[in-house]
Amino acid sequence: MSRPSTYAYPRAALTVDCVVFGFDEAELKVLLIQRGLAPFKGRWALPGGFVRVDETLDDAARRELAEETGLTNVFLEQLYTFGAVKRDPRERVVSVAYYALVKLAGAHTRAATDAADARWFPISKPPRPAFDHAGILALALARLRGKLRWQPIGFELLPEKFTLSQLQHLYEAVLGVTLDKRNFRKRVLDLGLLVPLRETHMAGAHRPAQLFRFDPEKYARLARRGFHFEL
Amino acid sequence: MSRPSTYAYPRAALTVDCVVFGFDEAELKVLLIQRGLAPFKGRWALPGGFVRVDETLDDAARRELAEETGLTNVFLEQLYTFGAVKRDPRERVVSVAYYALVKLAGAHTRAATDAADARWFPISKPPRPAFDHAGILALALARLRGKLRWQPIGFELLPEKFTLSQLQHLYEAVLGVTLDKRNFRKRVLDLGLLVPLRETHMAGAHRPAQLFRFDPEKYARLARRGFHFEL
DNA sequence: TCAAAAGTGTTCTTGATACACCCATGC
DNA sequence: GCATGGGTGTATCAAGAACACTTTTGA
Repeated sequence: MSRPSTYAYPRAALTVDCVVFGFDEAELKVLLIQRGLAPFKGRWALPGGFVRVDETLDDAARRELAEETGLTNVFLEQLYTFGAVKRDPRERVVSVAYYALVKLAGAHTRAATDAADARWFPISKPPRPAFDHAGILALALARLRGKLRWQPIGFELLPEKFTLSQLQHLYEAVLGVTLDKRNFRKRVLDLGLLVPLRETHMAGAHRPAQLFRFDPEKYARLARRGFHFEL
Repeated sequence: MSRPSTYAYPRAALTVDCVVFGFDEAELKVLLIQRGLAPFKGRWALPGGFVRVDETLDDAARRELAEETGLTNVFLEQLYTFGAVKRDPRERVVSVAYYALVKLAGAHTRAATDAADARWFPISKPPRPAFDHAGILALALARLRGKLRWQPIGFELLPEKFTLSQLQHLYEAVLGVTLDKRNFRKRVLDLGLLVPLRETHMAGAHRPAQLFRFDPEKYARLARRGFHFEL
């Protein structure tokens, strides 16, 4: 802000990159796209691209996500901005990283524009990605793990209607722990943020499970009054 | 990352801005500089400036901090990147915001370069700042409050040697609460991260207080083994 | 001797943990 | 009728909260 007349200086290019997480009832996954162009042609990378001069960073992230993967209406939050000088071999590129959470059930992704392919990888063994994207991925995972227990973001990875077991498996998979069923259910329900539905989830040869939905309005109201979520 | 040959597109300018916090034994303060040039000439703003094409974002933040306030060797952490299209009236400027914590006792700041003045303001009533800096300041304060209890960053705001009362007052001032002396001291000491010194702090007509220092190496060792700080 | 901050333990309350059996369904 | 996951309550333990008086110093 202090050198208002230095516009002739060379400028860094500005990009956004998105770490897209999904959960398939068993494990956490990341969406990567295969690069169709050099550098790192053929390697897997985070979806992302250049920020246009007339769009916000959030807009750029959503646009690139839609263009490269077909995903829209997802939870999206800024993560960190990466500015190492040589992180892109071509020239100076500063990248604002985002992470996204998508409801994997029924989210059909597609490869688009200059991506050769788009694919979900288990978070436990992703391919070695292009650029510094391994570091971005690691940071996003740490952020997700750190936030999951204090913010109601896990619901963004589940379908609208879900069972308590699904929710528990999500927490177990993301945090890498095993949880006691009774204690987990008690804590979750005591929050008062899950609405039991009239429907049940029939799946396989066993007792059908009660379905719930998360009540975001109630959470917003409580949060405004100083309530803080914890699981 | 996906449109590697679009370098002819117009580019946003990239800046860093720093929210510098200090604690003067009574209240939390922010360091602002008075702008010497348009736009917002004469208004108070966060120290910061343009990122050079051959320096990292962290380097740029430290450089601008040194140039504009004379501060070096401070705790500095990236906060958030602000990219609203019209946040600077001149042209598109994306700013990577940082927050810094300085040991105010004995930190002598100076106004420098194109800043007309640099001054500490109480966090409770800062002047209305230039650009979108009020929003940046608010976010930095929220981050500081959010992190103080879970990360040992409060010590960055105190002198090397401090008393438990000073530490308690810091927590009370930043978090806006009052704490029980005995419980606070018990919790702090039970962490095992404070080293009692042989010296005491003589100040005024009362019993002298034991001085402590924080042991960052011990914290680092414990943190690596999964220990997590909480106060 | 007074004022002002430093220092110190115990009780009570609350929330977290551990734990085992019956239920409803499909095959 | 058996295999599979769904659903439920209590007793124990540990951590956090509340609380009041003595000590040391300078003036």
